[in-house]
Amino acid sequence: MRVKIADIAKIAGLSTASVSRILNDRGGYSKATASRVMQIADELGYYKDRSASDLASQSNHTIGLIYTDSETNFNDLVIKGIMAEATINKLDTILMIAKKNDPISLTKVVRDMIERRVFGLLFVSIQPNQQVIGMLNQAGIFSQVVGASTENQVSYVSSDDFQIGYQATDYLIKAGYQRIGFAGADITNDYVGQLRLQGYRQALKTHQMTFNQEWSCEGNFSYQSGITAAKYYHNHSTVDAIIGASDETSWGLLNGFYDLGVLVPDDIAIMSIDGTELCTQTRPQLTSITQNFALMGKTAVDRLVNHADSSQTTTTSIPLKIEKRETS
Amino acid sequence: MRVKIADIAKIAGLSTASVSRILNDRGGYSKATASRVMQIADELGYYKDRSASDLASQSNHTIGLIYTDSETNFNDLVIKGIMAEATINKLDTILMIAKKNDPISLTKVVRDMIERRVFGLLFVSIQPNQQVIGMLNQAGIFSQVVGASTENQVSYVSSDDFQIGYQATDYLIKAGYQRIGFAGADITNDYVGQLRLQGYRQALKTHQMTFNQEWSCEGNFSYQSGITAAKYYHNHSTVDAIIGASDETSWGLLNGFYDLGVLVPDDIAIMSIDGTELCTQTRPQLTSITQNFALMGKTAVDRLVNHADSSQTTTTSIPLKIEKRETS
DNA sequence: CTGAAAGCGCTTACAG
DNA sequence: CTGAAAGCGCTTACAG
Repeated sequence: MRVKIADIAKIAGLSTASVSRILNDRGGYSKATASRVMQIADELGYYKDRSASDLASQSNHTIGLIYTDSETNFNDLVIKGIMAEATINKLDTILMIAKKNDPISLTKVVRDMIERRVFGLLFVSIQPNQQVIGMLNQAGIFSQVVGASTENQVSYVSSDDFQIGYQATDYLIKAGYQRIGFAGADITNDYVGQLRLQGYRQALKTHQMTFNQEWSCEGNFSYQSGITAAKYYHNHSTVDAIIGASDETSWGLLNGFYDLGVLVPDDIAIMSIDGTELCTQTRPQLTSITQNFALMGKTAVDRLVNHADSSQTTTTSIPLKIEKRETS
Repeated sequence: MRVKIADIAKIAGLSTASVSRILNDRGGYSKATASRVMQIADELGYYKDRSASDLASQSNHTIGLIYTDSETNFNDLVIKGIMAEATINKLDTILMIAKKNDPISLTKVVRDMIERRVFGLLFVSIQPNQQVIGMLNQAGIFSQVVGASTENQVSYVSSDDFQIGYQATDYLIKAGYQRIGFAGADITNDYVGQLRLQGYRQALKTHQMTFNQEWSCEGNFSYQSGITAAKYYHNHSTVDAIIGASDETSWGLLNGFYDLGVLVPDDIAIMSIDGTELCTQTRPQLTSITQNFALMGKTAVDRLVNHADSSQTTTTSIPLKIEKRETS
């Protein structure tokens, strides 16, 4: 039998109520009995039963985190930011993984989180669909997307994805490049990809350049998309610089060009989107427009803790910066 | 108010007992009432309260997974393997992260898992210390280390780490290399590093080679360890091949040598340990001794499900294979 | 096929 | 400073 409060109470000659108060530091008891109780709990190897205590207190201090085994690698940074801030706020975190592009898996995971009555829910690099958003609203659980803009009716904290496209392009143009490719983003299905493309095209327009359809090469933000795009540009296009949709994609571009004997940045420049550590681990190192993922995580938790009205949906933009390295 | 079983029962004109049975598919009721109840539950947006049901049924079907923001990147594969097999066994999974080399953080996380009364606990790329093992035994929670050998009193499923060192070395010797380095492993603190070093030295001995202290360059399995090691070998040693302690380390070696103008594999060969996708993403691609991480995850879950006696500690070795690519 | 009742291990007004 | 008692939302023998 696992030891429970009643066991401690019996030994200490107290009521379970008192033991509970002491164990939870609720105050209103003598130091002496408190330390005696603590010691007994220790000797017996007592561990609170969370199910029982959550149920009795009708409260929950854990925040749920859903992410996906995605093609990009920034998850870790966001998650670290979230966990650090959660700890500060005395919240626990449980993570669950939903399979990419698998609504059934997502629904299952969200249902699980609802059943656990989490205090709040964070989606990292995965977009909740309308069904899931409906479930969450009905269950009264405040949720947020972190690390990506979204067009759905959920709060989110992310970079300004339009600005990412715009600033990356603007930077390359000002550096003297004339024909700028945009590679590896999912434009047909992904809102983030669409926003970045819009930013990219707007920057072109601002600088009196006309967009050429051949400059764009779609993908899914993956390393493989970069490999594929490198071949594409080698055969079909004449860009002198390319914006990679993610660090992974840019890495793929780099290796793809290497395999084809194309020199970066001499033959062609690359500008990466994300700016994770990966950018310093490639040769040459990737110039990037860098997102502050840790801050996104922190901000998301803060909003969760302070959200006054869960029915309001909020959006927050986290600042960007450009880091020049060796590929442009 | 969240909707509960009582609400459904009232509307359906049934007892909560019956509703519970229907919702949990326990049998013993008419199809007709069942579907009526299901529909009501649906309309009301009912979600089971896990705390209540776990408490009442004195059971738990979730397995806990503790991992760490580590230097190596195979976690994902192990975790995927675990989750796939967990799903098959109708188990849920919750993940939590413990900070690397931070016993306080580990204790906190393990305590949390115990409080949640998980069905079993898996440690991925993190070693539980004696204190934590004691806690778990006391709480009666069966736990396992997956992905690493351990000298502590816990069950584990991993590759045979001695064999990893042995086979990697043996392979290089048979390929004609004479002076073989061993780089990036943590030998002073890490049991896995020690085992692999032993295997390496044994292979040397078997082939009548005498180990030279200068051939070994310690690290912590990280990318940075590889960078550092490359400089070390460049200055102090004359090896013609190096075993990298992890894919990350081997990548660091590759880039470190690149920065120094040393050619791989012409000047020096590299053999990586792990064999994750990273090996195909470097230029040149990394030859590796490859671990089957997904199988480790699967096996760990199976052992959890079938463990007859939680007081017995078991160890399981997962097969290895060598994959020749371009660095040796 | 269905219900009344006890119980899971805790917490929390309330009363003293 | 402490206890008796009710209750959190479920599940499960037991009886019918």
